[in-house]
Amino acid sequence: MFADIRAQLQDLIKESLKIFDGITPPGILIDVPADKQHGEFSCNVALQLSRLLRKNPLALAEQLLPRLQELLKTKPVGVKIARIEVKAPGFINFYLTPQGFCGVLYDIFAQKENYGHCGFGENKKFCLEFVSANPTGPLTVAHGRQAAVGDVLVNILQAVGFSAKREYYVNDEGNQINILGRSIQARARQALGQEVDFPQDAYQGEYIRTMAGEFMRRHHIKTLGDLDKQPDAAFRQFGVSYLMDVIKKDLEDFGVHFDIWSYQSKIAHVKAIEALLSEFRKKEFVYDGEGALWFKSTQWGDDKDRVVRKSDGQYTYLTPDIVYHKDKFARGFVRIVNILGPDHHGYIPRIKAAAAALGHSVDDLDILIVQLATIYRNGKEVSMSTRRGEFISLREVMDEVGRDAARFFFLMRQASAHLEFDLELAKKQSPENPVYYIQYAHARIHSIIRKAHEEQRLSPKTRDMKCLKQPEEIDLMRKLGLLPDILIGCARTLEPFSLVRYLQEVAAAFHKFYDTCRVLDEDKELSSERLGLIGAVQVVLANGLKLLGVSAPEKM
RNA sequence: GCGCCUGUAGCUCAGUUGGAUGAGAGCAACAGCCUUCUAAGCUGUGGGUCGCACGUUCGAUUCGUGCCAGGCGCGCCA
Repeated sequence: MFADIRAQLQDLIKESLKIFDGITPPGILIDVPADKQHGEFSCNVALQLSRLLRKNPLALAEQLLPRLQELLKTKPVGVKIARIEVKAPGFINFYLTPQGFCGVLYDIFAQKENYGHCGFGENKKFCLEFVSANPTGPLTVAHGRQAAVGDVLVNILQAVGFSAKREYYVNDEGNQINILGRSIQARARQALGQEVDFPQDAYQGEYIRTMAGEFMRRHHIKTLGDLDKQPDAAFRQFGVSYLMDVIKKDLEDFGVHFDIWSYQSKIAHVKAIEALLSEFRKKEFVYDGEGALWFKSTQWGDDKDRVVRKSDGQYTYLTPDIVYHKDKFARGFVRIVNILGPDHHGYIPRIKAAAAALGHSVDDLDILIVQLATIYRNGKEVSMSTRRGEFISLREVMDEVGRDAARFFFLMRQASAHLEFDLELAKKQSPENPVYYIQYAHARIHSIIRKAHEEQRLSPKTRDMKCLKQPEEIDLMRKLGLLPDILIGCARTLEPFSLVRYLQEVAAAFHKFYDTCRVLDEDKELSSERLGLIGAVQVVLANGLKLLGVSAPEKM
């Protein structure tokens, strides 16, 4: 709706520029001003022109104004524009009529749960890989935040017309998994009474003991002799499968459903790796040095070249990862987004170099770094260290504050910024807690609509609205019209956070309206139009919350 | 030492392709608003050298450079 009006105004402005012999500056921008005093749409064309014509922008805008007003009368969009004003230093501002605003409501009534959705993404195939935690322990809050960001990002990308998938890459091989196997074995030996030094680099968490017990139960191991018969691989396989079950359950309870589970062992096996390396050797992307094999990542901007095969013949972490990315591209994704923790930012140049070596643009691969969340309890930071087994798991946070609050809090800041997560605040059912502010607006609306229906047999009006003129009503409609733009913005920047902010603003505008305007009024005409308005608010809140994976309760 | 990120109100943070002679919100503090649709709400008050200094221009919290402060990363680890 707003996009539609904007396009028409854009044409109008282009046409008006004929008075300057059709000089058209490159960046004509029709913006939605932050301050409503500056209208619903604002154009910077005069400021742009001033650079080209070397004239005062304000004077240029004044010159354009009469022509614009004249042209407007001949266009259909004319009835939606109340007036055009020029403001220093040269902005041309357009103000909508109440009728113009009501157009937003008609759009929402027509599109309902699809309001905000669009074809912006042209069905392009995106792959978002996130969490991808090694199966060496339960998910932490860091994974939780990455899961929330990735999940919501995919929701939004899909809403604006991308074909986006969620992918989890399971590192079921390599050093960490070997250590996991040894850790389980060592705990099993201890349980059977053997005195073994628990390895320094092993996983220290209590869950390893539980797993060792479960391993022995499943394999009917009663003695050390039984245990000795188990091959090392058995411990690893058991560990991976056990912990992947734990991880999958955590994610499911958190409301995150992956479309694709990729296993390192299936994609990046020795054969595939060697094929890639010989391909790279042919193209001279790798070379021998100091007994190892090096990838020329500096060719694409990395600080130094990287080892892909160590002098002992083992691959580094990077090597199977290149094969994995080759696999992803081969599956037809035009853009690949990997969501990682901040400890991986040094990894970005080399994996981007790999994408380039695979024949893609470095822009086809995006690495999104999601900063850590610091957990506070009673104002004190809770320390975290996976290695020592002291950490707060996603499970604990979910159990303590609930799924809605957990997801919401993880999304409350830009993904690139550190986040403070106060467990006590998230748990509180009080005004300080921002989750409830939005949900409460939704529940309030539901209650009013139900009451109107049950007690007064009053239904919302959805066309030919004439009564909505109060500033609070206009504000609300203005906000509702922004959802499509907000979602496209989130998709562009890969930041779901502005949707959270937007919903808070919509809720605020509603609460303000609620306080000044009575919906169920003596004036039935007004009442039914207001019912229509709040119905539209409910649609926007519900659509937004659905994208966030947060429930929209009807009662609170 | 090199690289990345961050410095905005007492606290937590918005301000995204440079925009509106008054830089916003929430929390905390204080003062009000329920015989009427959910007070998990609303209204008002106080609170700032946008880390510092230059530069680019009609205009800089936004861009550039240099400092200052904090966080993180720099393995033939994953």
